Amino acid sequence: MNLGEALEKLRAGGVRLTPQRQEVLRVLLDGGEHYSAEEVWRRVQQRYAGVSFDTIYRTLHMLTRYGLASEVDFADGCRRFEFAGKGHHHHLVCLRCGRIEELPFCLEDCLSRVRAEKPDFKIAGHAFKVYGYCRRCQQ
Amino acid sequence: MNLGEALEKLRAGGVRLTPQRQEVLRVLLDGGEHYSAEEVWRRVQQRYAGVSFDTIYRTLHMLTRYGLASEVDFADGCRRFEFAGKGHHHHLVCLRCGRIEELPFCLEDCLSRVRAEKPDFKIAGHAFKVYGYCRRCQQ
DNA sequence: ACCGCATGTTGGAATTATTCTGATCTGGGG
DNA sequence: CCCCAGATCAGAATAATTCCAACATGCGGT
Repeated sequence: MNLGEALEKLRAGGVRLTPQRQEVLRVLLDGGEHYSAEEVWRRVQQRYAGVSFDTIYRTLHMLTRYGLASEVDFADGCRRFEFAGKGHHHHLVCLRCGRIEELPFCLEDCLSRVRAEKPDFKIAGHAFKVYGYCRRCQQ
Repeated sequence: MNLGEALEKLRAGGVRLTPQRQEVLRVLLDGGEHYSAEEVWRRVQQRYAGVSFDTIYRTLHMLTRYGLASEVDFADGCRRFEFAGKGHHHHLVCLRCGRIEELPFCLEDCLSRVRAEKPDFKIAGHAFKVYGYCRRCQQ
């Protein structure tokens, strides 16, 4: 998904396309990383100096509701967000430097076992995280 | 693992067995749930009224370092802890009522694929969470 | 059984992430 | 171009977690 498609999705939802919101989207798209709300704020401020922290928070949550951003939790003290248009994937987290790599595939087969053993639970989503040490931190 | 074995492990590590610490361990063991620091605090206070919040935090982290507790993150605004002696497992999280069920098995086979595709990453641990709706919340 | 002291505990205050509030502003439909 | 529901803003409130410095105590050694 690209910026234009994302904006279209918001327009279709009847959401106002303010410059602040467009800039938040652009930051997530261009950055390609897992930014905290504060990191997004700093980047948006480079173009719109007066933007408030609260606006960033509300925008990030709004984008999450519309499926354009997703919240990823790396237990490092703050929530992080990524653009959701890259498709479903999982994460490798380095316990030393904190760097995050992406696992470009999903472990679908794992879920079928869950479905078989817990038929009463209606699965809506899942997260898989692998902790360890990246090559650079192994010595 | 039981309380005695856990205490032995701490003694072996040269850690003082204060009544507060023992009570934190007992709460985690008896409760069998996923308590937040505050919930642990309330329970410990029933026996040791003067115990401070900070002591609970430090104790929980110390227990985590010794492998007796583990920190589980359910993105509900606070960290939760469980006794680590029940063996490795994963979680089903209900998005409506917040109830947590345990998946009593591990998806070991998933990790072998990760090893194959990311041989440079030294795996130390992993977490698998499935979000959805428990039977009671499906209508 | 007792001492000494390294380690643990405490209350209160500081820090950090997140959310709320009420006044003010504005995107975009008509 | 006007209007107003919905968005933004600054600043304050809330909540989780951590820091601090004075005081207390578990426990190894006597």
